[in-house]
Amino acid sequence: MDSRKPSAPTIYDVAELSGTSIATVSRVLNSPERVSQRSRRLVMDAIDQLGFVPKAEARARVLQSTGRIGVITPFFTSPSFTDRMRGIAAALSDSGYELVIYPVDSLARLENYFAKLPLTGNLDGLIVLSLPIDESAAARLLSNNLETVLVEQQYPQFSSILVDDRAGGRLAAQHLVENGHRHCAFVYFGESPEYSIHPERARMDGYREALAEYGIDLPDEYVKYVPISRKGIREKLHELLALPQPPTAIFAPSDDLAIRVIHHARELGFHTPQDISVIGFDNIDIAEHIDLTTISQNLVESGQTAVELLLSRLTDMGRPIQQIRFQVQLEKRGTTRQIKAAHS
Amino acid sequence: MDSRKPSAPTIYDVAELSGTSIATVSRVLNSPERVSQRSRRLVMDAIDQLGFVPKAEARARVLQSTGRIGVITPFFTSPSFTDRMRGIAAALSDSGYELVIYPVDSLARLENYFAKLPLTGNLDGLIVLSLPIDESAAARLLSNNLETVLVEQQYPQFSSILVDDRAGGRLAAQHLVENGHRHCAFVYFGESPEYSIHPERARMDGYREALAEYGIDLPDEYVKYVPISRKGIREKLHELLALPQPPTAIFAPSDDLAIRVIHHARELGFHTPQDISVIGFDNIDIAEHIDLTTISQNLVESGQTAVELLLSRLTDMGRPIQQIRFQVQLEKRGTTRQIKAAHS
DNA sequence: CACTGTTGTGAAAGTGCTTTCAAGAAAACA
DNA sequence: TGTTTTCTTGAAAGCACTTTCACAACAGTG
Repeated sequence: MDSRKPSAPTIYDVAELSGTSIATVSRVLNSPERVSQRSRRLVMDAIDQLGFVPKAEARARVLQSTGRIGVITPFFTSPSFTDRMRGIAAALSDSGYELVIYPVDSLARLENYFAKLPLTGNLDGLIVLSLPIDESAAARLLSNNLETVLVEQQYPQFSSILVDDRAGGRLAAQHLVENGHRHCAFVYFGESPEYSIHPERARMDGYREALAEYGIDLPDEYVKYVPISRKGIREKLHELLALPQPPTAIFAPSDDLAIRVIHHARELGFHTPQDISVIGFDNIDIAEHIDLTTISQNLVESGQTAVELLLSRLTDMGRPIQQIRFQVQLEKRGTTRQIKAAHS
Repeated sequence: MDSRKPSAPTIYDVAELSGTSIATVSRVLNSPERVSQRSRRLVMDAIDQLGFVPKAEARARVLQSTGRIGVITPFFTSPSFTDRMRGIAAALSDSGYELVIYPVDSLARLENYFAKLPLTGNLDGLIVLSLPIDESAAARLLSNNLETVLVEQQYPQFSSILVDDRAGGRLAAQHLVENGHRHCAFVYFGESPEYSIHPERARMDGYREALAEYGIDLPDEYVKYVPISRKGIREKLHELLALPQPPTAIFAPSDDLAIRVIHHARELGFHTPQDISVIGFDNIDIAEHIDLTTISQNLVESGQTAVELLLSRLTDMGRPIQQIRFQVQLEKRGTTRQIKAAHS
């Protein structure tokens, strides 16, 4: 009889081969202590012989749990998402949960996810990374009991991980001023998509606020938005550096941008840190390797924490929801330097 | 009666409300043309009213298809994986398939995935990124009909995307030599994990080969492996640059590494490209922004192609498997420059 | 007006597993 | 040895759908 079943063995095959029932097989798999030594051995042998593995789908339906958690994230566009994702993946690795990614590249896509995901029931939990959630989405998540953790976003009924963007902006300003800078600019990506969250706003506010406390103004001509494309940034930087009184330092609210600023400034003849100091935000992986001074927001850890928050609620529904605010800290490295204060 | 069902509505609820049977509801969803105008309207109204969405799990089991494709990838450690992932995510976005990620951080994890994934049946297809696949894994994938595409790896019965690493190494060498360099070094990460694939080997071979064709030797002291950690790289670079005849150019088989090399060389007093030319490999996203000369391996496109290969086989099992070899090309940018040939 | 050909439909089987239930076997007790 | 308690175990009932099958209803022919 060499008519092998082409498809994977089922619990029925195991039951038959072991001479027991499917109930016993299921028990061996899920609560072995409730099965006699003998049956257990019989079943295990059959399982090994057949190479049986329970089908996840079938299991999921009965158990009302899929063993899968989803992450809705802006399309991998910025390295900071990757870093956060690393934290998430790491935390999930040993939990037995699978990681499903829903990349968002438009508002329509985001809304579609929010509309469908809670209902299709193939997720045990959801993490929403740096994307806005509106009332109807929240209502749907809630009414379908899809446990959710928000990152960089707050909503009353959900746990969330928040970043102290304003404090980060303040730190940047303080660092610069304490190093003698009096002419501090701010440069940001102006085209970030409508559907995503805009932390640069708060980062700038903190920056401006702290500068003000030192009696330093952040004039309009020191605030430049740059297009994501390669061309535009150069022009904007040129505008900035060609001012009668060019800034001696630039705060870019993301490392990604800071790296470009440094590069293009150099092409314009402004070397970092000799001619201009640059400080970024995020402390992405590569920042250390290129010695970029930045504000660390503990990306990896925040991803891990998001997962922990989610899992704790999943295993123990009684847990209260939490808002965790991550502190930011200055990573002083080589792209900022002390200058002698020009005046004051 | 305000006892609302707390859980999501099922097809039975829709059938009841619409006064039809579950079979009709199912048909409206899956082959609407086979249902009369009238029934369709009835059912649709009920669906809208209840906010019904079919449970994916239940559907999956009956349909023998999960709508999910998995990607086994080395833990997001190198930016090149992220870029490739972007291509994958983009290609998948409009296909209706979900993207499940299986990050690998040890050999044990990899083996575990290969052992379980084909069997749990919750994947329609699999993409294996830059990870080695052994015979037993291949056999299991094959016998369980899990359609698989390999990237940076080859195996007779699977489609695969290959990168011409050797040609890339050759290109790097040619570019350097044509710009007058006669003293060309090679620096690589020495600690890359056992479980992953090592394309730097082929990149070096191509490099050496092309150099040889110009009559240039790649002596042992010009080949340095550097540890991933920050400290070590500096030492190794120092060894290299302190040689009686230091190299005038360095080929680093990944952009990630090239960036570090540039940074640390600068700290050692060697500026790029004035004092030393550096060429990377991969053409990761950020390479353009920091003006890194590199060998492009079309990461994003290769990810897309992998998905296309997979989907085409999924929709039409008759399609033959394919090995697609991606061409590499030189991206000439600012970290390499022409020097006057010292001799010859 | 009887007869075949379409459509539209519900009943029911199947999907692979978990879990409840009740009964039979074994162990523990009197 | 008779009775109670504790283990084990298989039968069967879900879980939420898709799909086959066969029957009804209707239109279209001769």
